[in-house]
Amino acid sequence: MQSTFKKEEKLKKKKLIGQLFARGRSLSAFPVKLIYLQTDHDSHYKIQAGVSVSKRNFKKAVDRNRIKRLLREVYRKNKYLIYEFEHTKKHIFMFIYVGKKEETYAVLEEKMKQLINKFLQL
RNA sequence: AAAGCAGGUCGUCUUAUCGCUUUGUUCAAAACAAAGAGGAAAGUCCGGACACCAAAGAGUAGCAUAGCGGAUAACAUCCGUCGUCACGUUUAAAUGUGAAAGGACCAGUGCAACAGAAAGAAUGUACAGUGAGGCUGUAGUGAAAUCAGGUAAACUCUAUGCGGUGCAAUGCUAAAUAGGUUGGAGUGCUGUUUUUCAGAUAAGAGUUACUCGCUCAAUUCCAAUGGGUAAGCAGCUAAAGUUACAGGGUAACCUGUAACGCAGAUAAAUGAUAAGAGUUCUGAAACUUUCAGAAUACAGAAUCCGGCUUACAGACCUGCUUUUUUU
RNA sequence: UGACCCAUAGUGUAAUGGUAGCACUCCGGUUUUUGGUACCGUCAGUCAAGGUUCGAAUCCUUGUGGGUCAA
Repeated sequence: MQSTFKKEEKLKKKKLIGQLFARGRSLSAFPVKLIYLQTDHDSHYKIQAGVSVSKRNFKKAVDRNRIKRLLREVYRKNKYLIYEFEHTKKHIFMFIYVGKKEETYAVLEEKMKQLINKFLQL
C-alpha cells in the first residue's frame, strides 16, 4: 500500500480533537504517547491522525517543527502495520511528544512500532 | 604579514528513494509538470498601507518628538553639517575615531544626602593687600561656594504632531424555531371636552479619562430582514515590488529604460533517509599533497511594507590602530 | 497572530533620586531533663547589561524570565 499522509488523513477538526482528549484512552512508549478513540468521522480513511509537541518543553518554533515532522514521517512509514490488521472500525489518533530532548529518527521509528503493536494487541 | 576595533556583503552544494502544500492539464480516480522560508521570517520598540467604528464632532487632559538643513508615504529611521563630550596622536595649534537622549532654569515651583561657618534672604573664621569702614584675593568642605549659579532621562514652559480599534479588523454562504435588527399600526405620558394635530420634561443608561455635545427609550400586533452554534469562502498576496543599465545629487535618495512575474499554510506545507562533495580547525605522515577525527551557526513565513533592536559557525571586502620583517 | 502587565532575601511585602527596611523561614545561642513555646543574635536581596546624574531599587534604553486578554 501507499505510504502517503495527505490533508484528508490529518486530524484537524477542533470538535473531534476535543472529544479525543475528553474521552480517549492512551498508550505510551517514552518519549511518545498515543491517545486514541474509536469514532465515526467524515474522512474515507480509516484513521485520522495528528501530532503535537508542547511549547513548554520546546520553546523554539524550529525545534517543535522538526519533531512534528519526524513524528509524521515515522507514522507515514509504519502505518501499514495498522491497515493490514484493522479493516472495519474508524479511529482518531493523536501522537504527543512528552520528552524534553530531541531524539533521532531511528529511535522514534522503533518507539512507533512498539506503540502500534501495543494498540493492535487490544 | 599577524592581531584588535568599526562598517558592509554572503551565509553550503549534488544525486537517489519515499513524502508534504499550492497552481495548471486530463471526465474522474490518480498521474504528470511548475513553484515552495529569512537576514534576521524573531523581539513587537517606532512609522505607515488597508479595514471597520457617524455615538468617529469640539475643547481639556494625556502621549510623543526637540541644534540647523535635507531624504521619505511616514517615522523616534536615514543622509549631510555645526556644537558638546569621551578616547587616541601631537610641545602646542591641530587632527582621527566614536556617541538615541543637543529648545527653554531672564515665567513659576521644587531638589542638593554626607562633609562644610554657610547649599539659595549667603557672606563666617584665619592670613595678605589698603590708614580705617569697606572691598579684593588665598586657605578650608564638597559634584557645585555668588554668578542673570547648577539641575528639565525634576515638575513645568515653548514649538510641532497624534480620533479609536486592529486581519482573532471586516465582508459573504447555510433548513427550522426562539431571540436580535428595521419599518408600520395600536395602547401609554403632556397640551386639548373629544378626534385630528403638536410635543418629549424630570430622572436614567451609553460614549475615549473629563467637560460640552450627541445617541437611546415602556408594551402589544403585523411585515420584512438577518445568521450565533469552535464550519466554509473572501480579505490573501502585483507590491511605496525585485534585478540590471543610464542620468541627477557630497550623500540619504530621486528620475528614466529594459527584463522578471518571486511562498500562501490554517493542530499550520516547504520534509525524511542514504551516499558523496565543499569550507574551517586539530593531529599524523610528508614538504604541499594525502590520511584520520571534529565542527558546519542563529533560526521557521501567518494581512502587507519602511526602519530599529537582539541572535549568529564560517568566508570575503573596505577603513583605522598596534607589533614584526624587508626595501 | 495581535494587544497588554509584572519582576526587591527561601516566602510575603515596604522604601521623595541620598545608609535597602519589616514579618515569617533557615542557622546559632539562652531558658528546659528533652522537644515545643518564649527571648537574643547571625546569614541572606533590588532580574541582566548599558546610559543620565556628584549619587539610581527608583529616571531612560535594550534584553531575560513569568503572567493576562481577544475567536
